[in-house]
Amino acid sequence: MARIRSSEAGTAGILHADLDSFFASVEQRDDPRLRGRPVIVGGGVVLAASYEAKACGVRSAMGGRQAMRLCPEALVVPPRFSAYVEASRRVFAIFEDTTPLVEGLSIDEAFLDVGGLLRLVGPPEQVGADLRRRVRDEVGLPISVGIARTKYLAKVASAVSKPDGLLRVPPDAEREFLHPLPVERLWGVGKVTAAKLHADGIRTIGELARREELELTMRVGAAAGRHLWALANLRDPRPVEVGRRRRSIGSQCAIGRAGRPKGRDELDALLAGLVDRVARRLRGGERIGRTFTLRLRFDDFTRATRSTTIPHSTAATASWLETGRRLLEAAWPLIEERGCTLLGITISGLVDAHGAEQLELPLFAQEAASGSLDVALDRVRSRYGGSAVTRGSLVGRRTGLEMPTLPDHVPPRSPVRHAG
DNA sequence: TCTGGGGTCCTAGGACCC
DNA sequence: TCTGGGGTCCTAGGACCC
Repeated sequence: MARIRSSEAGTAGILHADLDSFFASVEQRDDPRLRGRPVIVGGGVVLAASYEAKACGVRSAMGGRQAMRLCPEALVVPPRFSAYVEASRRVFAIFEDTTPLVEGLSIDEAFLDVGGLLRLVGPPEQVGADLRRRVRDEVGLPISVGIARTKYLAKVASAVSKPDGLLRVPPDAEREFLHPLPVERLWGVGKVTAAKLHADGIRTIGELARREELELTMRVGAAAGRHLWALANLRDPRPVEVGRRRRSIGSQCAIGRAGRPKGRDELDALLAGLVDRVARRLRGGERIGRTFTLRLRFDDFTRATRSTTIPHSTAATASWLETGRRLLEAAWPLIEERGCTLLGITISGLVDAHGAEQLELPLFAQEAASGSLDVALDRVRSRYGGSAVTRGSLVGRRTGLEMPTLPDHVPPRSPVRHAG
């Protein structure tokens, strides 16, 4: 399916919807004894905390012991992922019922382009209020909504409105809303970047906005610098994108340290389990991949990855297991020396298992015959997303086909308009 | 404070090609 | 033979997000 971009509809109202403390809210919904009380989902690590637990300072990704020290009266429940997937599915059904222009970001949040609903339903605030009421009534969960002219502002607005709130940032109030906020609120500023910015005396988004873009790119890198500077200056032209596809699928498994070294057989069995799980998911989604990455975490919690790219995309368990075993074997000296506390795999470079050939190659042949390989590549990428399809896979490595029509001279990359 | 599982995107260097 | 520029692909690592 071709991706639809909201710019094609010529709209400007973006809504960000974000379920509050999602896992914990589902637990409180399903067990009345948990309502109104501090709830922690998870064990060794906090996966989610209810607002009552957050009030004590508990945060997700926090160690379980620290969380219990902060909030001794908290009730700890194990995660029930199937319940969360089901709840998410029902909430997304309400999103889709509101507008077809939905871009899911994760299990519990999405962007909706609601600018075009003005005549049908009403202004974005009305759409947001209706959405919140439906999610509350039909799924039993609190959800926060932010509305603004851009994706980023909508996302910040929903975060500021939490818990269980709705906030619209009018176009003429964007600067006064955004600029006093700390730089940590910028999408893409984590611990490392925040420290760099602080060292330069930048603490608020407004302070960052007033710096030179070039100065920022020197400090945090070209892409990040441009990105942060644009967001801080209220520039975010990214449209809501429908039908984005996953670019990689992975699985990992933490291994207790406990001082005992892991044997080769033990790790091999673990690897086989991971490969089986990921390969099943690939086949379930009718996708195939080309690059296998082995992830290792050592006793001191440092990490390493080893990856390899195979000539032909596949979703076959046996071939991926063989690839995984080769990488694990090569990494064995490292594992013996430094211990292993996590084993993970990721398969990336995903493309559609079926349909890819039928769609891509005629398209490619047609464009190549008319003289532009890059235009063909861009067409295919706009269908399948980003760089999932490479020049190499088009030329035939993946399909085993040769391209006799490949022109001698490949013209320079020409600008491509995605949206008609 | 000892740390889960699922992802995304960017950078940098080397091999290789024209 | 030497030198240069421009580009792709692959690998490894890292930051960040939920």
